[in-house]
Amino acid sequence: MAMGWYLHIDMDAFFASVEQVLDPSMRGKPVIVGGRNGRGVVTSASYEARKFGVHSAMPGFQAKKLCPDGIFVPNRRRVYSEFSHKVFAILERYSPEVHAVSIDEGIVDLTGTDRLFGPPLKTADQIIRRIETELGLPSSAGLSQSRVVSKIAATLAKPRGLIYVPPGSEKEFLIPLAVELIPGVGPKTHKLFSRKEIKTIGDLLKRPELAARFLDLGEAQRRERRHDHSIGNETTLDKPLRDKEPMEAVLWDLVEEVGSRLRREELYARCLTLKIRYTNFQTISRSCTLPAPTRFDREIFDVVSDLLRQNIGQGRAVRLLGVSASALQSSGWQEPLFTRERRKSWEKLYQGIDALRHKYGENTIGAATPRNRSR
DNA sequence: TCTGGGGTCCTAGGACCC
DNA sequence: TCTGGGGTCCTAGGACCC
Repeated sequence: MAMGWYLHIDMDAFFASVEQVLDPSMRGKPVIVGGRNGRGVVTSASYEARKFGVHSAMPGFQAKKLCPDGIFVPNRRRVYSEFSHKVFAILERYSPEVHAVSIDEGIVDLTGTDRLFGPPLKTADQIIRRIETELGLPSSAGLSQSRVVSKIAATLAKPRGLIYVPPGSEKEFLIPLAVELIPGVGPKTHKLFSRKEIKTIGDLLKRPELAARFLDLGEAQRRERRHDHSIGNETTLDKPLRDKEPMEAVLWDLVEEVGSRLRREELYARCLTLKIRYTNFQTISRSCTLPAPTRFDREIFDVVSDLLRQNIGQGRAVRLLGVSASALQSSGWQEPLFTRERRKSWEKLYQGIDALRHKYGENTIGAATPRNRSR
């Protein structure tokens, strides 16, 4: 089996780097994106800020304490998105097979690009240079014949590095590394591993049943992403709420955001979910699958406010509300309810007929229509 | 001065169907 | 007359990622 070459590109301190590109006075300085106004967390910290111990997901006040002279800037999602597109446009010059892992990470399939661009390692080097010269953005990369290995290599290469793992040396490369480097191994799994005395990837490889689950080196049966995506908005309340009315006001805002995003993307949702986080951080979700898909604020609101009504009370204070739409599809049924319901029942009927025919033969079922049954 | 907001994927149980 | 086995859909929660 011919092995492919996978180049994993990971932008360095992406949001902070973009801010530094747009405002040269920030270059070489500790830039901290997010986490201002008291609540909220850091979403990106420049390497200058990281020297002070600031990192993403850190509460803003803590970052301020560690790095009082840091330049705190608000999140500008749209701007980062634009830069992300520019980065991917560069990647796409080198291969038709580019997979966006996230806003700042991508996999370039360099299999068979030799003839056009030369050996993969040379191409990899050229790609990160080009991102730097054309956009001013630093990035790191990992190159190998395994997606997981390339991803881990890119992480280790940071910042501004490129790690190449030659074919055949993958295990040698992985064995001494900490298990937390494996994508999908978070705090919980790490703790579980610690209890089993699994500290390095080498330790994990000695346990084939676990290794198979967390480290798919062969990638033989790589699952296709379902990509049944969802659209949602949530917000942490300025102060905890107990009463329905103020919560409904927040809910309405969220519904409007979700509704307009659905319409902008020409989508309808068949499933709606309400998310509630109480002040003790317990988080619940309540979802509802609709008889017909929708993208209309009023309909969405009616459903989620119903779910809200059923899940507040007993004086429990709520700190966060979220609304999300899933089971998305590109068209809604616009027929009136009656038609729709009747069509559904017909569909059901014919499903039954098909099944019986399959079981007992084609001619057994002619009389089984609703009309005949009702007589 | 507690812990954001956007997501994906996986699991598990129950309802329901054949 | 005590009971299988397969499948899908729905719901809820949780781990994880950036």
